[in-house]
Amino acid sequence: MTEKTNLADIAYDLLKRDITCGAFKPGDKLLMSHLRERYDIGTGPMREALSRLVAEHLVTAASQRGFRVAAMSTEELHDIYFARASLEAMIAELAVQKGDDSWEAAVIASAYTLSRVEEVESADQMLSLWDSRHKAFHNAIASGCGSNKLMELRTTMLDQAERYRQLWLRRTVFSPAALEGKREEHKALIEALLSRDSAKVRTMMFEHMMNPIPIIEQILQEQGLAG
Amino acid sequence: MTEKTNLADIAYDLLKRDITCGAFKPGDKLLMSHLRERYDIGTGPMREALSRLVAEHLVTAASQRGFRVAAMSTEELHDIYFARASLEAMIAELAVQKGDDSWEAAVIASAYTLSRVEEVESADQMLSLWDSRHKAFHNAIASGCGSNKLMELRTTMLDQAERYRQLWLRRTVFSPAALEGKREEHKALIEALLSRDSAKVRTMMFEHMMNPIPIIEQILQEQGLAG
DNA sequence: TTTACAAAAAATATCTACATTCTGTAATTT
DNA sequence: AAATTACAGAATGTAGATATTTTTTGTAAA
Repeated sequence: MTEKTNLADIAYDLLKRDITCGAFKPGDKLLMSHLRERYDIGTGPMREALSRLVAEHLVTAASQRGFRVAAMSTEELHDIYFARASLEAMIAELAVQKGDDSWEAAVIASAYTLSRVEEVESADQMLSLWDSRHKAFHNAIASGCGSNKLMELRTTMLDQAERYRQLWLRRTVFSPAALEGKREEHKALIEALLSRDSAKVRTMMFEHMMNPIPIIEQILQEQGLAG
Repeated sequence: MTEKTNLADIAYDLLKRDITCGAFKPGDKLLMSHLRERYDIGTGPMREALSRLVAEHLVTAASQRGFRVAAMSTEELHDIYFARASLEAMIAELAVQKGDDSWEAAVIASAYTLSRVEEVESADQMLSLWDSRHKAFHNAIASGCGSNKLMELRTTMLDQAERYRQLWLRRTVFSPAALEGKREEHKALIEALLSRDSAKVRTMMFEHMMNPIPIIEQILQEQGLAG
């Protein structure tokens, strides 16, 4: 069965990836002629993709003045990370209250898979592998909350955090100390989770999500993106 | 200063209003030729508006097969209302913890304004006035949470709930008993809020938001929209 | 007659090319 | 130097071309 998508969807995916991965920098003008050439897609589908990204706050639009990559700032960093941590903490609490045996099993399985990220060819491969498994681990925890809509809200926040998270990722994955720190945090999380102490999981998850902020703030300043 | 908008924005607003107010029913095909005629707007801007509504789950899209008004169902009702209640409860808890004097004042002011909805010309005017003031009241409470992103998530959920909420609204506003019940709930909420008992506010707000579910579920079944 | 299938036609969605409108900049005038 | 005008670049919108889906029609087998 061939996946069926229209050009607008393709443009959306490509552009989103290019923005979160930094191919386009915050504040960059997204010139229609440039985008058309880069992706070989007409203005119609391109505008569709852009307006969707505007709704996600990854792009800003000014009528008759085109589109720009949304700026980054320490204010937004704090706002996004606080909201995301609050939401993720609440979802984790619910998951502990509602999650069944198969949920527990899935969490443990993904934690194990994450712990086994080693011996990879390139550094970049290591990065993307750890990242995807780390995401899968947190996803497994959240899945227990039993609410599709809460999971969607969670995805919304993840998308908005992604550009900031990418900055943090390199520093963490390539620092054995930082990585070991995360490992400890995850271990403690699972322990609390298996003991079904939902209030404890909530506060721990909140802290876990807030931890990266100072590091990201520093990187933002180093790169002159502090806003 | 004249507001500057493009046709896509206008189409978005019109279409969203027509969907939430029921001019288009759940499941209705949104034929491009029909939309173009109704709003006198070309396919380009129309598609932009539609894809934004798809992102908000008010419209569904099937590639090469056009757009439809998203279905309604009791499952979705429960999902949306649970997520919304959880979020609103968390935000209220934060607001109590963080809100300052001017926040308190704004809450009391909007509560007073809401209590004074009487003596209006038409029934429809009564409805829209109570609705907007009721929204303003809850908005005033939530505003204290101090997070733009959480407020945005809140708006997301409100938009998704809107079609279901409209069903509930008529039954509540035109029933003196139901209206009095809401008045009591709001009074109790404010009391807990002023006593700064954030945990209590959280549970009360959760209950307050979950209350309408049975009524809406019944209306859905009466109207054959149960899904 | 009914059903199943195939082919053609109509309706529809999608995309591109071009026309129009708007913005910002550079040149010109006061 | 400030204001005005003209122009180039860019965004937006429309009409029409293309591709896809759905409906209709026709044909043959059950």
